[in-house]
Amino acid sequence: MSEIPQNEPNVVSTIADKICNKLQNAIVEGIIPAGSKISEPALASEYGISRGPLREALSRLEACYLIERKPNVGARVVTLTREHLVEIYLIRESLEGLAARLAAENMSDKDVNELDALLEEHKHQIVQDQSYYQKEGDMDFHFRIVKGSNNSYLIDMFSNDLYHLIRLYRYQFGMVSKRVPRAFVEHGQIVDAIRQHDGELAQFLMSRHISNSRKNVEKMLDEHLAISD
Amino acid sequence: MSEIPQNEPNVVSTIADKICNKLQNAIVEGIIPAGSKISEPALASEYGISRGPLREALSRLEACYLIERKPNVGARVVTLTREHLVEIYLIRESLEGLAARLAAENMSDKDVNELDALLEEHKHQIVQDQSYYQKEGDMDFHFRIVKGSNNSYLIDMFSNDLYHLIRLYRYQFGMVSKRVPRAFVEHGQIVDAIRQHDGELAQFLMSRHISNSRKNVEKMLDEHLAISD
DNA sequence: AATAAGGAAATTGTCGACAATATAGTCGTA
DNA sequence: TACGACTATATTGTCGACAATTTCCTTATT
Repeated sequence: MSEIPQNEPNVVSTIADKICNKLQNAIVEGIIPAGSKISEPALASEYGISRGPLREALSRLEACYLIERKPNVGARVVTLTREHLVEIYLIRESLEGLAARLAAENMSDKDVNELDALLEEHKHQIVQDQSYYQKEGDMDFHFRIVKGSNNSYLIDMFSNDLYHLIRLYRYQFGMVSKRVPRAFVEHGQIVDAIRQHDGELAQFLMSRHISNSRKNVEKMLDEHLAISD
Repeated sequence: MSEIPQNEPNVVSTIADKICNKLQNAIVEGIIPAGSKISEPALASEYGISRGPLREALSRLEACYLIERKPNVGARVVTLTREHLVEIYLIRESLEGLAARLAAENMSDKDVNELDALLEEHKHQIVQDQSYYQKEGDMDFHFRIVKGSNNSYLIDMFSNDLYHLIRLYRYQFGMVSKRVPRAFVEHGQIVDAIRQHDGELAQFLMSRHISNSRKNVEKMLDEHLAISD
């Protein structure tokens, strides 16, 4: 339990593990397009492996909502919809709100200082490259809070399920917004609440932070859809 | 997505599916004891199947937190701890709170009436057999609310992950409490809030309902541990 | 020309065997 | 006797082949 999502290619022993990571990235980046059928023989030969470990990997991709499988028919990459994105945001509001509350109750001063250092780092990066912050930086922050909750199931659900879904939608709907400075401020507020061990406030702020983000995305999607019509 | 947990043995085509269901029940009921090592050859021959579909099933059991696997070492049934049980309850408070809110916003009058009918059913069953209500009946109610949320990820997480964990702990820690009548009243309050489409109230009541349940279980575990010392 | 039935091709599900790794046991030495 | 290295055994990971099912194409009939 409590796997850390491997940004830098971590030491993973088994072929199924490695292929699973590769496929996760391939799906997130759209190399394997959303909605497309997955052919086991084709994929296996493409990666130079047998169907055994590939199927093991597919099984995990299904568990983290990146593909859907039907018995005797096969696997398809999930399709991205506005509705599903909203659903994910709602779950994040709930789950990460809880995470923030628990983090406020559990995190040591040392942990909080590390969080602070991360924010300081982000502050500089924002000036240079907003897009970085919007992608990896934001993720780092949220993941740090979730880890701070010390709830193994929460950590697991976030890093195994939600993490990849968030990346998938960020990557493919990839819209850069003007919310970055505002989001950064909100991050600061959340850290303050955690430092004061004010669980209720941390929960409220985190929930609202993600809710704001959701509303922003919903608005942008509306506009975007309006344009393409 | 959105699998319904199969109480009555549903039509499942593939061997891996069937074996997965059997193993889920075997683990929940303790036929395969908590913490025990799982030998693939032994299990495969016991169920008269090959290791292929068995491994597929194990992969899913890992995804729903019933076993833990280490590469090149093997799988063990998870061990049940007070800490993990509390963690699960905290997540339920959060997630099912959200579910109740969404159910209040989304459920049609017809759905609410069906919920009511379920409660009416439960009212009679309580008189006859409290233990039934505590196990399956309670589960029915909570699952109905989650379905009412209309959030596919929520439905999926509940019926694939949390469902089995809840059953596991209920079965193995299996303690009958005096909370049944109180829990029934709380269920009624939640349905009322949903009927009035009062999302905030439904969320609050559901969260508190599960929180009460958690506190009750914590207390009972303390007493139980005190006895065995 | 459109639809249905039948068969051919391809894909998924399952199996048994082999390779790689970990575990258990044995022997030797301090 | 206790500890460590080495060997043997057992278990997990991977592979290729076969069986079962679906999908696609061809053909025949109305």
